[in-house]
Amino acid sequence: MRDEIEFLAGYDPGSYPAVAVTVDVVALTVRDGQLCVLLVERGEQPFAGRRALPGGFVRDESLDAAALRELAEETGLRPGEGPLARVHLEQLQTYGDPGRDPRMRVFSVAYLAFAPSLPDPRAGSDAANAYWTPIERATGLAFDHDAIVADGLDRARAKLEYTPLATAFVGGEFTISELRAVYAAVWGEDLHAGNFHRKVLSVPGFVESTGETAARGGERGGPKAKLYRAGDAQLLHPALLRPTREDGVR
Amino acid sequence: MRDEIEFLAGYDPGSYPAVAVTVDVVALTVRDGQLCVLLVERGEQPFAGRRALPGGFVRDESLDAAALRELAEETGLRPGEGPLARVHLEQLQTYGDPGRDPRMRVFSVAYLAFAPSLPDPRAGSDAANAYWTPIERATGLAFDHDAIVADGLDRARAKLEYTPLATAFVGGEFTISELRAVYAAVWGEDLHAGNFHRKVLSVPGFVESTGETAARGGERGGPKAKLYRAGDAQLLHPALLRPTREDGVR
DNA sequence: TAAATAGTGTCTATGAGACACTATACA
DNA sequence: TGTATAGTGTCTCATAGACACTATTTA
Repeated sequence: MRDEIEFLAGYDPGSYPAVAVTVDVVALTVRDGQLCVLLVERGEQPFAGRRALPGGFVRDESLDAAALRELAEETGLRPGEGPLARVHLEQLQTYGDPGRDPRMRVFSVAYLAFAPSLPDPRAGSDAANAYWTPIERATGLAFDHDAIVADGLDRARAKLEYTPLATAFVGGEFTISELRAVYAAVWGEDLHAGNFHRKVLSVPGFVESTGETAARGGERGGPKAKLYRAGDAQLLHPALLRPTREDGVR
Repeated sequence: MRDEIEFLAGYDPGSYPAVAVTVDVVALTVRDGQLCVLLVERGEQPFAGRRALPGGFVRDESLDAAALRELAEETGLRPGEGPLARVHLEQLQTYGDPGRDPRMRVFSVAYLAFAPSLPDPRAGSDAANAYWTPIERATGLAFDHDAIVADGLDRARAKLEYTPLATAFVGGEFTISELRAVYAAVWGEDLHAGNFHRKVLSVPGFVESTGETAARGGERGGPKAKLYRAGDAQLLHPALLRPTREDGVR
């Protein structure tokens, strides 16, 4: 902050170019085996009619609080309650290139959210123009939001490897198969059922048994699966590494 | 950006509380086997006389460019040339809690830099109040900079595991021992020389041989080591995992 | 000559992944 | 009754780490 001298001496609210700070949220969920992202339709210029990430200006609140507030507004749910109580929110990155917003200098602090399958926001009134979109169809977004979604997807894929955050995509109780479906949806590739099962149970603190069993078996047959809930691990050790990433990534 | 309607309708430069965006850089280097961070001494209130991270207001430039500019100014070096040509810069996180700066709302985009051992900035004129400090003595900093340094250290430690960025701390040509010294300094623990040696050479693209041999052996004896330069890998596979982290980190 | 270091050899324990197999439940 | 799934057993290969050892260089 070595520019403070000049800053304090010459400060005048009108003399500096106005800057704004927003949060934009890359909210991910898995619906019907597909990884989906929450998008809103823009009504105003610029980019009117285009889809964009939900977001808005930061008020007198922390950045984390602003992200949670925006997510709650766009899903029509109440922060900290019900489905949103299990949401994982983390800061992704800040985007601030000059010209990324044609009106003025806007810095956007992007957040990444992992949510269990939420009710469709169309049902709500305030969030009527928000909806879940399969991530591969989330292209052509307003501003630089295509790049933000891509960065969020990269982060999400990596985080599933070494953290237990896949459990944030499922309900409070889940089967190993449901957890495997999350990995398959986020990574975009199937995993070997038997090896995945053994692996998940072998990682200390990843999941813990509830002692219960699912009420029904699989939709097309198969035994009733045991139920688990998230364990107390913050990191997976050893990690679940993605199978088909190119070695070395040159 | 759903608040744009109200934003555009009611916008008046003076009517909104002023916000500012700065970059602060956690610049790390290894000097004499110690991990050091670049700090500056503040001359102005608030926190006058306290140490802080180098940083300043973002101008009409990208965030990355602002971080590189600040780093160049505080080290007295020219961006993109000489020692700074090998610096690795990446965005760390953005800090924006209300009240983190007592004067106004300031959002700070923190950056993390890995630099080879640089000349002491005291020598320069413009950067006379900047100096490298062993990271364990970098406490009691201004603002929330203690927390930023801690977050940067966590990130740096993790990045050495799965990226070849340790090579950003050494010169263009280096021995395996020098690379091991970087790991030891950043992780704060010694590594087994023989196993480290074999491991580094076994990871595809981590380092490549120059064919040359160091001019001298070790300071206290030992054969002349072969020289290597950074390879073309972007990720280490398999990764070099830290030995003594607690399993699971509950 | 003593001590420290570069680099290699070898052994063991662990984990990833392939494959096979059973038991169970749904249509 | 056929088929899909839950969960387990087993084998192989790659890797981490412990330990030992030789060769080389400096003080």
